[in-house]
Amino acid sequence: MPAPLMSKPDLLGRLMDLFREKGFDGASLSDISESTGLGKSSLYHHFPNGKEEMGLKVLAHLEEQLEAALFEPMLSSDKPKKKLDRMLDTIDSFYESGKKACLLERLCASADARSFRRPLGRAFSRWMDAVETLGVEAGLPRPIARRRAEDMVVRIEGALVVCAGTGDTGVFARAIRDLRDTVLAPVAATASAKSTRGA
Amino acid sequence: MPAPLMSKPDLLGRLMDLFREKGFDGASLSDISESTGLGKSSLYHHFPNGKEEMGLKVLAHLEEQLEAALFEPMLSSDKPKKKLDRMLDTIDSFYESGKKACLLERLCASADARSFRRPLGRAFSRWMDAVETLGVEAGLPRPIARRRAEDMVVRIEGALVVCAGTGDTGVFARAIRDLRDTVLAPVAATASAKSTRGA
DNA sequence: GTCTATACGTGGATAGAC
DNA sequence: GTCTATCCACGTATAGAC
Repeated sequence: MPAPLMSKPDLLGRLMDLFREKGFDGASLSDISESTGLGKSSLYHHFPNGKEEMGLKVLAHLEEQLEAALFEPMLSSDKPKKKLDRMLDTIDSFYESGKKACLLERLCASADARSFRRPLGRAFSRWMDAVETLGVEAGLPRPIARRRAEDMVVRIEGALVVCAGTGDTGVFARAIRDLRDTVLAPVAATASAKSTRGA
Repeated sequence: MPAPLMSKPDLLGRLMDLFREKGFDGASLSDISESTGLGKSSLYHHFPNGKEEMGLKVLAHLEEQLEAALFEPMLSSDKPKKKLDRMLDTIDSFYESGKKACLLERLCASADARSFRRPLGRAFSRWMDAVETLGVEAGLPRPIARRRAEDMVVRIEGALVVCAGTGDTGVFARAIRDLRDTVLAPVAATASAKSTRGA
């Protein structure tokens, strides 16, 4: 029996890159075979249920990375603002400043998104939970922290879509920059002083 | 020669619905044939260059709708805030409060997004231009109006992605509600009074 | 302008040797 | 655990009649 050509994490990493680049539907088994260096049969050895299982395993793999990237930094004793900055740095590098797509979005848009719905919902929730926790730690009332967390994820996903559509990665850069100032910003005392975003 | 079964605008409307529902890659010619009631050969009569041409024509059709939906309301003599509200009402109904996906996003994510890049960029730009114009009319400095317009489109696209991923259409509702208050909000005098968004 | 029938590639998936 | 060879369904696209 030949030795493995690639470790499981490496394999999942390749798959994630490919799915992000071509989309889940857009990545054919031939593409996958080529980019991993494994024959189709080998792929079915690792993922007996075929392509759908690849999607699920890659998604699970991403969830682990999310834990590491979003929750671990929060265990430090740094100030919340510092943690937020590190989180956004990680995100910025993960998406290569807007040049690479989001796996979650690609799976949402796939033909059999049904199979991915549960883990997708979990991943989005976990992500927002992490940011919400950070907001609470920074002194925000929980409902507001939740709202801000949701808004952060929304704006990152949206910026990636608009970047892809316009080719202007400045959109992503501006979104990230803005989030650094707004996510943990204290709630203004007066309701009349509306947002300064855009300045 | 048999009479046409469907007018061109109707046909394009069906195609748009289908692409939004299943994605551009996810909608096969068989799907298209079934949902339009036309045989494959008839489809090639209308779109000699095949599926790609369908995408382009549907995109052009959407651009016309954008003009009507975004620019026409602006010709009225209503206050900017009122126009913004009407614009957001239109958007809310077009996306059925977050239940339906965005054609632009589906085309961005398609395998041959390359062919759609130019018109996609144009469509996003036109959309932002309309909102920017409204902001300027409302008294915002142009750079800020531009920034707000970009943010609006980003948040709508992002909200649609997160809705699709979590199944929670509340995300879209909250985004729209928030945009009503923030897009045209006057720029706060002091830089110290940060965003109140999330309240 | 629509149809039926068909061509041809490629998609996902499997069998079985090594 | 990997390979070669192969299967079948479905994808896009075309031919030609009415």
